[in-house]
Amino acid sequence: MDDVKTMYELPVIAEERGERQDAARNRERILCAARRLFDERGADCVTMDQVADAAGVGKGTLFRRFGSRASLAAALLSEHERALQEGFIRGEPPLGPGAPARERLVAFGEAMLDMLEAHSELIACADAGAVRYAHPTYGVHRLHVLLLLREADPQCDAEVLADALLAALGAELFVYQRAAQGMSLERLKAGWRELVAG
Amino acid sequence: MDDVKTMYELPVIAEERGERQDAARNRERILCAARRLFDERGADCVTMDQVADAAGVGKGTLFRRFGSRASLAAALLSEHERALQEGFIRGEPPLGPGAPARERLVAFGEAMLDMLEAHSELIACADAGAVRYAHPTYGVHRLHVLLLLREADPQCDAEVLADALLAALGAELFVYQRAAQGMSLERLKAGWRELVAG
DNA sequence: CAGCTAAGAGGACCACAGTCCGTTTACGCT
DNA sequence: AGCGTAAACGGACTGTGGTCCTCTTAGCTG
Repeated sequence: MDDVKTMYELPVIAEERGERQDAARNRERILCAARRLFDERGADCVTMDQVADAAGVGKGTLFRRFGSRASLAAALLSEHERALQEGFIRGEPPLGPGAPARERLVAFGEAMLDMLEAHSELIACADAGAVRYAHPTYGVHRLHVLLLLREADPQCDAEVLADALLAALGAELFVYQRAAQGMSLERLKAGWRELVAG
Repeated sequence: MDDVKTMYELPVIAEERGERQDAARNRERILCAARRLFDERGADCVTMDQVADAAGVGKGTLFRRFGSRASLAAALLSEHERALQEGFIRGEPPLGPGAPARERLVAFGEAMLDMLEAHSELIACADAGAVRYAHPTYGVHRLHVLLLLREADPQCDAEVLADALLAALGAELFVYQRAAQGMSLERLKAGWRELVAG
């Protein structure tokens, strides 16, 4: 019987990628609690202590798992981010490969703006301040825009322009334009199209 | 004799613009100490407590005068900022009025980049996060770029484009491009020119 | 089943920005 | 000069992100 048990249970344990069960359970608890609290009260009305309490874990555990507030927010966004990357790497044109570079650039910006519309608070939280540029996500977006720019105009300084374009898609700017300036999502998309046209 | 004293001293007091002498003295002390510490150690290695101590005032006084760390940094920059504004409002072309809008836009960006080169740390501190968009300085820059864009191309959505262009001149991005990416100031200026050309 | 050990847990603790409030003081008025 | 008061002072205090260090426990080994 022990052998049977072992045979059935070992794989279950093994598939946990070397993460201990309590660790995996706590990670889930934390993500759950964080998602709920952020949804309920808005991202910047929730403290890390509250997340830890709601998840029923200590603060140390929370920070051991996620490192920082920004990383926690990034973890909550990772599904959406993965979908976006999937879309522009392997998806259908015009976002994915197959369309002309300009059009893909337009589609990329529109997809980013859609994501901002849905999760601006969380994204602002994940990208707060200079952290944005340190995050690998930024590198991926940057590389994508870079290659499209090179394709569209081999003469241009694609690196500098990529940073400039991505700056226009920053979460803090988006919130300012949407909330303080009252600009519509459609208007921002149109603005992006104008920007890419140049 | 009393009358004479009064006659000589009143004007001196009056020219203080209603600010009490101790308040004025402490403002100077704080600005001095802050400038010195920021120069010596770099802006983000200096705490507000240290500034208060070095200035020989209490923390309460420091915050009563300047409201926040960002505002203190802004106060230290106000001379340079005033000079920049003077330059593009009343100065010589191509920065000031007289030159074609595109050229003024190029000159404005280059002036901003020069200022960033000289004070990026302090500017990053003053503009940290979403604060930038709340600051009246942003409004001034935005309006300037807005009017130039309208002049250069009356068809475009100048408001959205102004925000997009200014985003490319953000301090955090500048630091990333200069330090992490190792881009030269000249290269960034050339990038700005390309951006404005479109 | 007992024991070992590294990974994990958790809460006391720290640093720092920003606030509050009781005390002091500049300065106008008489 | 003496007084009254609004302004200014200063430091104790708070809230929060993040760290440290000790105790616990999952899960391997014999």
